[in-house]
Amino acid sequence: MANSWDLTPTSGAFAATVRPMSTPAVRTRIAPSPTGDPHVGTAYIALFNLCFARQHGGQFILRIEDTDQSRSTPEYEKAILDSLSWLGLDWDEGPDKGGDKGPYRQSERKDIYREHAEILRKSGHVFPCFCSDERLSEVRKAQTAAKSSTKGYDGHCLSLEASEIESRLAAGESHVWRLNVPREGTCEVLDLLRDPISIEWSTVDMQILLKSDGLPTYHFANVVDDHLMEITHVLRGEEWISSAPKHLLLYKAFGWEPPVFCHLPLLRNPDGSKLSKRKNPTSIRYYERAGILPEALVNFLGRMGWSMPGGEEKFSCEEMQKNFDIMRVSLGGPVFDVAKLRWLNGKWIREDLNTEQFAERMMTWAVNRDYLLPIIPLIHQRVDTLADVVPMITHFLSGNPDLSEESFVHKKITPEDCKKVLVFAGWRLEGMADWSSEALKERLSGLATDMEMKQGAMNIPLFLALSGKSVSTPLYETLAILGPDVSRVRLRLAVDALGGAGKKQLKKLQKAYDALGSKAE
RNA sequence: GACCCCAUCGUCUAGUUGGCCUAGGACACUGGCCUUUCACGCCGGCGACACGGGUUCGAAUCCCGUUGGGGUCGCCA
Repeated sequence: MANSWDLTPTSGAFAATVRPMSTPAVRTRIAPSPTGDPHVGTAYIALFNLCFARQHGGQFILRIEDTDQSRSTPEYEKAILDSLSWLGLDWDEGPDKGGDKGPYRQSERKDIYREHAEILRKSGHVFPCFCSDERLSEVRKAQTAAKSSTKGYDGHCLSLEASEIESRLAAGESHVWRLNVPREGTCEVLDLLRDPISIEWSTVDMQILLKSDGLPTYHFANVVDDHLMEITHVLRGEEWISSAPKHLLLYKAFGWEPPVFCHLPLLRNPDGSKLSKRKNPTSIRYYERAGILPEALVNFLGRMGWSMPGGEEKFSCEEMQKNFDIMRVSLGGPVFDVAKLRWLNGKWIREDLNTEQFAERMMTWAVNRDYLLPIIPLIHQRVDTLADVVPMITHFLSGNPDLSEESFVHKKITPEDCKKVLVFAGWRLEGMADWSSEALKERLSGLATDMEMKQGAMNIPLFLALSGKSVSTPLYETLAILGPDVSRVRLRLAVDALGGAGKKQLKKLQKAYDALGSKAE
């Protein structure tokens, strides 16, 4: 029986390319999680889903995956919607647009998940697990120590007596629901772009489907929603391949036909690892602030892993949709090369903007009332003529400052301390959802005292990092206006200018940082 | 470490039914032209089929192995 998992989805690879008229129209989706700044990787996956859907005359849906209550915020959700809109990646159905398959926000679908969990409970595909965090981490530790090839949940609660389960549930004991994964046989995952992938069930974890807060995890909500929203093709990042068996198992358990899967290569840092904000700016808003045109960014993302049949470098989103062919996706992970993005952006500026449009773009980008208004109070009392303004605010209108080690030579602080301040400040600013000047002040003001350093000295490297000058507009307001994306990148660039911080040094700094006894996160 | 994915210039890629590939284009780098400067633009240069076995008359293209890179192994997605 364990071997009888016939999980062959649809009719194979041709289903996507030659979908007969009788089958439902193509429906794809992007399902971002509002737990951070809008990521270029989200835009990249969204673009391919959009092009694929449009190419087949189908719909593209936006769904918010906010089941992680502790990290999801409405601000991030708005930022993601705004950024995708800015890029022109428009969706047909979504939390803001509505549609007849809603709601499109997972936190508003709790009842749906509960009902579906009940179905699986009755069919025995899920089981309650009462294990504590402590026990789980011990199991994990033991597995690591034993160099066990299989890691993950050991199936402890699977062997509980029915009567015991009933009484513990009745007593209201905290528990989660796990997926009952077979321990034998293999699962075959079909992918539009590669040969069938065989994965042993024994290597698949008994995934938690329903958390103790009653909310589903990604794996569960995702399958239920994709089915209910009639998603026909799932184009997602390669990182999901290893959890595809769980998803397939869920479709099987519900008796549903799974969508066609297509795992796209992951965007990479210059060193080849998965694109991450530690090593590369990843926020869409950063690129917007850096003066990248939305059409150029979309064009560039379209060049990642895909090429026009005619080999064109520059093309619009419409042209991409018209010429899109999923089979032209190449599987090697593309490096997000900012230098090439710049060139492409320049090409769009030179070739597609006339003088008037260029001026308009400058105005919508930064030379406008809304952008200038919060900046004026910072320089108002310091200027004698209007002509004094621009030199004082260039850091709000230019790219990142050009810094070298010499930039940090100052009588009030040594370059080594500069680096320390920059790294520590970066850590203090991590994970801040509220990026107002007040919140920033609260976070940063204690740092100088903690480091037994004068505020004046501490500000020098920060000013340098943010503006390229050791004297600049007030710190917290400057950070607030620059925003988290630009600010973080500039702090990192400044550390790099100081020779960067290697693993060893970071470890040492971390130790010193922890010793501050601060309210670090 | 286990499992899985991937593999053409430093980077993005063309090449997809094996011969038209002495491997094409673009970014970056570089030489020159244009030009009052710089940039743009134009012309040129540098530069890759990871390695080893097969299959074949013939392989970047197919198969196997090795190596390398990446991903996953959370009550995150």
